[in-house]
Order: sequence, then C-alpha cells, then structure tokens
Amino acid sequence: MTDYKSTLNLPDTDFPMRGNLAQNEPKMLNNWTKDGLYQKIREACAGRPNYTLHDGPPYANGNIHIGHAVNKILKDFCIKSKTLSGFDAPYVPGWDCHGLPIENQVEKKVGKAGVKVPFGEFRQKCRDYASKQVEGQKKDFIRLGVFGDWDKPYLTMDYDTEADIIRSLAKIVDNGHLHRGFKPVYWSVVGGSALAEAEVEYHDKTSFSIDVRYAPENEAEVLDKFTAVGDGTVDASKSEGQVSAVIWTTTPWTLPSSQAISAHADLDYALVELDLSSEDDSRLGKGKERIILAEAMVEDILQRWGVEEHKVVARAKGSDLENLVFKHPFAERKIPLILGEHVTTDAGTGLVHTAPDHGMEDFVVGKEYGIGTLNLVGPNGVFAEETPEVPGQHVYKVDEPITEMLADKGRLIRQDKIRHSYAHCWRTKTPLIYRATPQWFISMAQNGLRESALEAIKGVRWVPDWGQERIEGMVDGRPDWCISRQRTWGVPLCLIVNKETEELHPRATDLMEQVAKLVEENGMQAWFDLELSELLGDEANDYVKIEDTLDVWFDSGVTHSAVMGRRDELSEPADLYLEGSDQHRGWFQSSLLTGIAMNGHAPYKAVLTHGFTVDANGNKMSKSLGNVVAPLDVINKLGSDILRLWVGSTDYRSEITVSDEILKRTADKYRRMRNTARFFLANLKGFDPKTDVVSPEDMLPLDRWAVAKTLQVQNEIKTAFDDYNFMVATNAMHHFCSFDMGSFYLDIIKDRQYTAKAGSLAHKSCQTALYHIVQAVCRWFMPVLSFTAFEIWQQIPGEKGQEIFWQTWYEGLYANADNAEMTEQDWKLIDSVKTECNKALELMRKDGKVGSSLEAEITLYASDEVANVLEKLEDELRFVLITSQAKVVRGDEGEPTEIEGLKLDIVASEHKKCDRCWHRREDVGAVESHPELCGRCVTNVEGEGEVRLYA
RNA sequence: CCCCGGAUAGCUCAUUCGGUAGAGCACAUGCCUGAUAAGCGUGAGGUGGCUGGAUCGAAACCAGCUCUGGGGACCA
Repeated sequence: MTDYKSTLNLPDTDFPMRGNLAQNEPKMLNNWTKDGLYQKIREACAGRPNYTLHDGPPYANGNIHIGHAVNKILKDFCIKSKTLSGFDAPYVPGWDCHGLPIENQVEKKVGKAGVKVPFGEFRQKCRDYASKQVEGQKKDFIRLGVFGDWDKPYLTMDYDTEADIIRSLAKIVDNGHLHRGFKPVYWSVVGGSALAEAEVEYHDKTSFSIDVRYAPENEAEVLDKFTAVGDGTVDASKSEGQVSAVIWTTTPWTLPSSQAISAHADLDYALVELDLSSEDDSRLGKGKERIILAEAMVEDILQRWGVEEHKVVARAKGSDLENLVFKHPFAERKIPLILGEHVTTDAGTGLVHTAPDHGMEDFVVGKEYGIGTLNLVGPNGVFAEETPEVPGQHVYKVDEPITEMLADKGRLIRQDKIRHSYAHCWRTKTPLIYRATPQWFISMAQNGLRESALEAIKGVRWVPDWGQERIEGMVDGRPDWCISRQRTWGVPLCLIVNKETEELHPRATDLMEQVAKLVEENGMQAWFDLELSELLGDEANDYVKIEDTLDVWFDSGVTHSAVMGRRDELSEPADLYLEGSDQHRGWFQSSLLTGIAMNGHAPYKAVLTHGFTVDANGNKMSKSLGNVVAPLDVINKLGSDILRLWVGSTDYRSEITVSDEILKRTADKYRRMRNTARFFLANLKGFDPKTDVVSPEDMLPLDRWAVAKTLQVQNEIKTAFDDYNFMVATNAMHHFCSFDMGSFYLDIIKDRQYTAKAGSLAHKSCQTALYHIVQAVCRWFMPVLSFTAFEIWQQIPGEKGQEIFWQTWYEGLYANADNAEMTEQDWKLIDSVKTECNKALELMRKDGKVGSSLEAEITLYASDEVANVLEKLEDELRFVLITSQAKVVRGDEGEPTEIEGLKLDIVASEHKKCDRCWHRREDVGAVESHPELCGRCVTNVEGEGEVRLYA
C-alpha cells in the first residue's frame, strides 16, 4: 500500500496553536523596547495627518487597577485603529503628581511638613515618592501592550510643566477671570484644607436634630403681621404665651454663627398656640406659648414633637414677615428674618437658621441682605476666643454642650438624632464643614466664562451623547471654581498682593512670568525660596507672597497648554479626550474651563466616556467585598491579549462587567480567532505572493466570494472602529472567523487545498484568497490583539519589510465582479441548501447509516429556481456539500426540507473509498497502477492535476 | 423627588413598517481523527417584567404598576 499522505498539501506552520501569552508577551515587549518600536512607528507615520488623543493623567499613587487598564487599553485601541486609518497618532502618556494623597503618604513616613520636616525637604520627598509611583505604574501600563512615548511621558511635576501651570494662571488673570473672596467652601478640619467639589464624598452620618426657639425683639410688632383666624385681630385675650420663631437644624455647632432666619416669601406661616412641656425634660416647655411654623407642615411637626393639642390662632405670608427682628438664642445679636428661595417644606419648620459662614445658600442669601461672614471657626475647626459660649472648642465637640445650653436657656424644643447622608472628605473620611475662608476663584460670571463654556460645549462631540447634557448641567449650575488650597505639595499660585489693600500687584502677571522662568530652572520650590525683594526691590515691604497652592485639578486642567501646546507631535485642540464618566465633574470640566479662560475655545473636539468596572452581580469592586479583579493577575494567567479582547468585547459606555466566567469566555473567543489565523497560515505553506498570486479574474468563484466577503466585513470593522465601537468590531471579527470562514469557506476548501496538485490553479486560487484574507485579518486584529497580530505578521509569506504596527487597512481585497456568474445571492442560497443537507445527514447518522458526510450521496430534487443556482456548480456541488456525490434533479421527489423547492434523497455510497481524498467514487481503482485511488487523485498525483471551475 | 434608558433562551444581546421570536456563548449530543489540548454537524429552550387599552392582529403603539441601570435635585 502506497503512502499517499505524502502527496497531499497538508497544513503546516510554525505558528503555535496555543499562544502561551503570559510567557511570550514579555519577550515580544522586550524586543520592541530594544528596537525602539514607538520611535520607529513615529518615523514611519511622519507626514500623515495628525490625530491627537490627549492622555488624561492618572494620579501617581498606588498600583494600577482594572479601571486604569480599561482606560489605557481603550486609548490604545483608538491610537492603533487611527494608525490603521492612515493617521499619525502619537500617544504621550502623563501623570498627575501633586496633591493631597501623596502628601498624606509622605507625611506618614516623615511626619508633618513644617513641623517635623522643613517644607522644602518635604516637597522633595513628595517628588521622590511620586517618581517612584510613576515608574511602577509605567511598567504595568507597558505590560498591557499600550504603545506610547514611555521614555518621555509628561509629569505635572516636571519643572517646565510647573512653570507652564503658573503661566496658565497668569493668562487667566490677564483675561480677567480671577477673583479673591471670602466664601464658604467645603473644609476638611482634619486635613486643614479646602476641598474641591470632586473631593467630596457622601456617607451616612448620625447628627443631632434640634428645634430651637428664636424670640422676637418686639412681640407686638411680630403679632401685628399676623391675621387672626376669625375676627382678624390677635390679642392676649384670644391666645397666650411667649411668641417665637422655630428653626430646625442638624448642625448645632453652626448656631454661634447664626445671623438670620430665612423664610420663603410664598409660604403661609401659622401662629400656633400649644403647650410644649414634656415629661422627659422639664426644660423643654413651660405652659402655653405661641410659635411660628410653616402652616403646611404643622401636623407633621407636632407629630414629631409628640404634641397633640394645638390651635392655629393666626397666619401670615412669608413675604409679610420680612425684616422682622429676632434675638439670637444665646448670643448678643439681632437676627433679622429674610426671604430665600432655598426654603422648602421638605423637612424642618419652614424657617431656616442662616449662617453665611457655614452654608452655601446661607452665604448667597446673606449677601443679598448685606450680611457677611463672622469667621469664628479657624482652619483646624476650633472656635475663636470671642465666640459666645464655646470659645476655643472644636466644632466636632460642641453639638452636645450647645444643645444642653439651649435647653437650660429655654430655647430648645426637642432634640433627637438623625441618620442622613453627609459630606465627607474623600481622603480622611471625616465629616466636612462649610467654612468661610479667604480663597482665590476662577469666576464663572465676572468675564462671561460660564456663557462661553456653555457655548463651546455645543461644538464638541460627546460620546455617548448624554455626556453633553451632563456637563452642561454641571457647568450651568456650578459655583465659581475655588483654585486655592492651603497645602504643601502643590504648584503655588505665585500671586503677589498689597499688604494693605489686598489687591494684586499692578504688574502681577509680569512677575508671574519672572517666577515661571525661575521655576523652569529649579522647580516650584523656587517660589517658596524667593525673597520678594529680589523681584520688587524696595517695593517689597508693601507686598506679600500668597503661599497657597493650586487645586490639582488646575494642574491637569491646563495640560492642554502645558503639554499639548508644548509638544510638536501633539496638536491642540485634541481630537479626543477619553476618560471615565466621573471626569465630567473632573478633568473634562477643568480642561474646558481653563481652555476657555485662556484661549477662548475647548481643548478637545470630541469626548468619549466609559463606565466603571463591576463584578458579575453589578457590585463595585472593593477590597472589602473581595471581588477585585487585578489586571496583572489576568495578564499573568491569560495574557494581555485576553484582557484587551475583553475590553474590546464590552459595551464600555455603561457599566463594564468582569468575572472569571466572562474572562474564560473571552479566552475561548481568542482561541477561535487565533486558530483561524493559524489555519490561514498553515495553508499558505509554500506560497510565494511574488510568483503565486492568481489574478482576480482567474480565481475560482468560491475563492472570489471569500475575498469579497472579507472586504465586506472589513468595511463593517472600519466603520465600527471609526465610531469607537470596538465591541461591534471584535464581534464582526469573531463572527467572520467562526461563521463565514470556519463553518463554510474553510471547511469546503480543505478537500481542494489538501488534494489538488500543488501549484495548480485549483490550489493557487485558494491560497491567493487565503493570502489576501490573512493580510486583512492580521490588521483587523492589530488594535486589539496586538501581540497576536505581531506573531501572525511574522508568518505571513512574502517580503513585507515593515512592521504590522504602522500598516494601513489592507487594500488588496476586491469585490465580486459585477458580471460574475455566481452572485452573493447564489452563495447565500447554496449555504442554506448546505444546512438542509446537514440536517438530513444528521438523521442518517442517528440511524447509523453514515458517519462522515463523505460516506453519503445526495440527490437534490429542486424547483427550476433552486436548480438554476445549484447547477451553476455542475459536478462541484459535491465539494461544497462535502459529500461523495451530489446530483441535481428537477422534480418533486424525496424528503421535504425547509426550503421551498428543495427535497432530498440521501443514500450511503456503495463505492469504494479513495485512499487519498476519502471520497467514495465509482472510479476508485480504475487506474491499474493506483488501485486505491479515484480518477482525480491519479491526475493530481502524477498527471496535470484536476481542473476546478467553481469551488 | 425629577429626568432618561433597560426588562426577550441559563448568560450577553439582536429583531427597519405592528404580521408564526433570532444570533453568539454556555449546555446536551453525534461525527471526524488530514486545523487534533483542534474542526464540523445537530438539538433542546421563551407566558417577550406585570395589568389594562386601541387594533383583524402587539415583544413592538398607549396608560398604569414592579424591578433595574444612569443622571440630576435635596442633604439647614
């Protein structure tokens, strides 16, 4: 028996079936780094149109988590797919280096700045710490397969960046957006600093809940504003008891700063006669009295207090009560009643105790009535010595004493505890207070910043589109941006103000430029070391340096100027900013506002957001839940390409789910894609594109169909990448591999590929198709499966001379000819006929009549319509159906199928199996010298080779 | 409390106009042993969240409800 196997063209390749990604990827990375791959890509792309994705800097602290990985990988998809689309798409990664978290870390190690360590040394320690963090994160980002200028990233603490941050502020000052003011800001009494809005977290907190009496200066005057129920006059004969306005608060500690009572102009207020005495505490009430409450809330309030009997004796409109004067419950102070829109009937009494020092709305409404701040609470949360009742005490500790004291003075009505959501510091997790402090602001109104920003938002493309509404709402409603902080590790504002007037120096921004030059040389410490006399000479005595530091959001917010504006390879405005959806509040907004304030336009043309990663149950990842998926664990187990494919398979616009199950499925998907590529390569063995490529018009119709199909899918994929719709792109790739290729084209061509004479048209036509397909597919994979695409690229035959990483979309694909004998429609019908045959064959298998489909012979009874298509393939229909015989008969016999006009009759072949091609043919053994072979195999082994016309 | 989505197979998601519900994965099962730690085939499965309405006819249109995601507001 001859060994005919050696006469076959069996697939063969060095491309391994299994990627061993965890081991092999690091090797590839090493080589890439050694070769200076990123620079090579830049050189290769020189002259192409620029595409700038500006990196939002992650904070330089801690290990990278899955959210970092998702963000960087999505950016990498953009960069690489834009490169495929013919752009020069550089990527300059950055890090946000200043700020409280690093300060806290360093403080833990070396102690408090200015106490244990000099400020300058502390800053150097912070700089060292940040550098270390950057290096650690960088290593991990590189391992993700993210391409970028890792040798020359931007750091917000680079000297020249620090200098440019100062210059950016100078420009904003020049453009008239800066102002100084006292304002209540969220203040961390533990951190001793003002907080940015984005640094505020809400947690549940148990607070006091107290109702307090404010007595009128002149009772008669108050009663005069009320109209009695009944005959219209209020006098002692109809009702009795002391009169008071009642407020409710959950922050007794703000009472020392209480300066007004707010009412709503449109609300009805009732004068209620009742008895508030209580068995629990004899101090709470002493017989009949009359109190003022919002009428709509009377029932609820009395129920809360446990008072059953009451009488509404008179009522008044809120607007009638304006400017009535009350007494502070314990301080020597007059308390006017004022009107404000913020008063509601949701909770409380309808009368709001107002302390401009400690509430944003209080501050605003106070301003309208000319009531300023008292500044009784210091930076550390301790009351000033002149504070009534609680001098020198800490705000966290006075709630109880104040409540007790109110009771003693007969001002307390009821006290209780309430659990509610309350603002906390995101770092120290301690409750925040509002505190009026001198701060520097970028004004939203003073020079039309808000209007310009809202206008600019309309010119930006927001993906998904609700992003626009979101940021519009935020910009529309936000207060002025407080950019000053009282911290150590931050870029100084570098403002110089007059000691007396507190006005900026007339040449303030020129001086800032001088400082910026010093900072460029020596870093921001230069400002702190600077003697004013060096800048101002004799004038120095009249001026003082502001040593506040900038909000870190300002640092990253101005990178459009300090980084994009400085680096030649980047163009401003950027084509894309891409960050998590929390950055609508953060970086997107800080960048927008500074962009407008400095240059009058948004620093980006498009903004893309992604959601957060959650576990299979939709829970946020947290250490305490133990559901954290660490990107490096995934990489070390499955490889970067799997992690990347997961990111590429997910709808990142909302929540992104990750679990072991999902990653396992992703790995399956990867194997399918990898194996398909492997099969392409294995069948290209011996193929030399220079000499072996068959021209389109000479190719077999099935092979042309395959190329045309590939072109069609490529167009879908291009569109998907253009739309940043990576899920659709990877799905299209996977579907192409398993459906169009695996279960149709590749299955059919195995016979021809293996058995046709090597180098014959039948063989080369097929290889030509596979060659074009793998060229295209390798590029499709590249943005997502970067490592795998690189591996595939090495194995594609022929001279390529260049790396996959700067290729553009493959242009060697072509559509079917317009006048083609076999159309896309025809192949679609043939595919469904094949499905019907498979069903019928499956029944035969169940009965044990056939095993492999090659054991069967099929007669297809077809209507004219169906037959017209099937007959186009002539005898080669059997190769498409993968049976030994397929005969089309116009008629109506056989078993019906789901296709109208198609019935089938299948029998097991009685012919001998050809030892070489495994088909069962009548002519097996017809040639004496090859008793085990069928006719076509004989010509393939020692003749001209069989001729295939269609498939 | 307000606004916007979603609810379809075990899972992830499709379904252009209102006309007998569709894919992938997973599962089950068979074939092959020339893609072999692969490949191919076949199959089962669904009260389209609930209730009501207009319609010859609804998963799709309308109303209400439930659950869920996102955003906003409030948080004295």
